[in-house]
Amino acid sequence: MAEVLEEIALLLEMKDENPFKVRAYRHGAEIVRGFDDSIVALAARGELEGIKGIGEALRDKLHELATTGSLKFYDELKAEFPDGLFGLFDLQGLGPKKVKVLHRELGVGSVADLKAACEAGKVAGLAGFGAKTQHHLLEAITLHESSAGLRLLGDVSTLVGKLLDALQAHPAVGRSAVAGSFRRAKETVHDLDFLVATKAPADVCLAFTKLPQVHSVIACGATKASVRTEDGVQCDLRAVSNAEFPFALQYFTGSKEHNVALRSLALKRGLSLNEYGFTASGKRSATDELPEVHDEADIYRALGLHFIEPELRENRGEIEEAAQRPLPRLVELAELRGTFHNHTTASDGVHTLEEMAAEAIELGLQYLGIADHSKSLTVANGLDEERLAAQIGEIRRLNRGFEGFQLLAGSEVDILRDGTIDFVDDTLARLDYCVASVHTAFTLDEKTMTRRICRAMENEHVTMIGHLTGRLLLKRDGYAVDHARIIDCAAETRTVIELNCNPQRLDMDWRWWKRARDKGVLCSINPDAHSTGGIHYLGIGVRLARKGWLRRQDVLNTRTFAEITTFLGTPKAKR
DNA sequence: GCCGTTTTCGGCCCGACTGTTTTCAGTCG
Repeated sequence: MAEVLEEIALLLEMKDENPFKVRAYRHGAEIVRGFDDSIVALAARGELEGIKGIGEALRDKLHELATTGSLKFYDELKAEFPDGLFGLFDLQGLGPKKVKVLHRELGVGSVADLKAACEAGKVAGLAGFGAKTQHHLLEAITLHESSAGLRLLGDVSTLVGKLLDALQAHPAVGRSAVAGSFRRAKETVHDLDFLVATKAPADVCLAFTKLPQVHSVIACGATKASVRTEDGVQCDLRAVSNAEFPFALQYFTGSKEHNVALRSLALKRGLSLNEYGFTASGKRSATDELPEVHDEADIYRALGLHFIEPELRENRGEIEEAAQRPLPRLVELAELRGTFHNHTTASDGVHTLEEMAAEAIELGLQYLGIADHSKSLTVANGLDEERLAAQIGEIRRLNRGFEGFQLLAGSEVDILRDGTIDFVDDTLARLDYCVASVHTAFTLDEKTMTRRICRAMENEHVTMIGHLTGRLLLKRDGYAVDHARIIDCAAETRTVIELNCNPQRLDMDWRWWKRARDKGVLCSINPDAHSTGGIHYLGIGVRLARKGWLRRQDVLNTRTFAEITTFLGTPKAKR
């Protein structure tokens, strides 16, 4: 439904419709996208009344879409343009106005058409276009073809560190920071936004474009520069004054939706907010004193809000809540006392029990749960009952040699197609805990898959559910799961849900944690480490847990070893 | 197309960079 609204906005824009009407559709798309409840069901039942930004026209269209699966208005609009047109909007430098000209003058209706037109030199001759534009479009097409675009949050951290260090090392730079979706801990990022406070903005921008990691320069001006790195990541730099820095940091951290909401809140207080500061607007006279701002918290305070952590800035209710009361204190990495779900050489890991334990101790953890694959996952060298018994014995033996640290004997067991576990209860009972995951039959329909996982949660020995959807970000979608139903079932059965910290997974998705938390479901932040290095994924996991509004008390592995022992020793129903 | 304790009509967030232009439109974030 969000996509349809988004495409309507684009098509209306191409038809030179009232820009505010276009914005209304685009805004509607954002609202639909922001829902975690089943907005389709709401729309079908005609219960969209009272949602700000969805008026009569959008309500009717969403209702039609939800009940019939199609929308006459959209179909008729779409029929006026070629099918491949939307692909053109993915190209950097192309918006609706230029697409319209390309379509009208050259009959361009797809990326392939545009490529041919550029190569034939036809684009450069169009009014408003030129040789440079044509060249840039060809480059954008090449980039588009190599599908460079989104990156995993975990894949860009090193680059972020290096570029920040380089910026900070510039003699004219005072404060520096990374902003954007990286700072908000989005699971994937489109580009990286850097910010510096400096008295020599143009110099810093120029220096930024000369860094060794830079492959090509997209733009370089007096206050901002934009480059692409060797590995294809777009990095933007903004240079501001020290006084402007908090405003710029807030502004460029986003999200766009959060900022739009914040700015309209500012307007209600007679303040106009932009990336440089507050200015008086409306009834407030220019001589009225403006709020004093030294850091981001001052900006929120001036708007009558408690501070909002960057991870929460998605306009998903944080602003309304911050207007009422302080937001929850979010969990921090230093609060983790241990973790579950780690592999060793016994199954498909690359380090031994001893090596994994040593790394966990080095990280200051009190306990490390070992959960190698179980017998049905033969491709991963899963352990059968005999090898599992041997591993449990080995763990007990090693534990006698540790001080202030213990290994926990677990298993990542398979949830079979029918929802049963691939070990019998007697075997499971010998373990300290178990993580149950789906590794087979990914294509079951949503209802069957949900029932399968719920059945596994009903097992007394299943402590937690591993990587709920099995998704691999930017590679494959997860299997179909009814999250709301799973969360309800987890609450009823007192089953923990894992937040798998592998940068490719980050599963369960952050958008569902607040709901789980409110239903009393505990989260376990698990690295799913297949090596000692993998344990460090805990850091990214904590960031996603924060994004999901989780507090220390919502996360099982913030508990001490003694507390965990009690927890695991208590029957599930009483946990 | 949406919204409203200034308003049911008349507003709607805003600045920087580029390229193609001789003063600005288009795109992006």
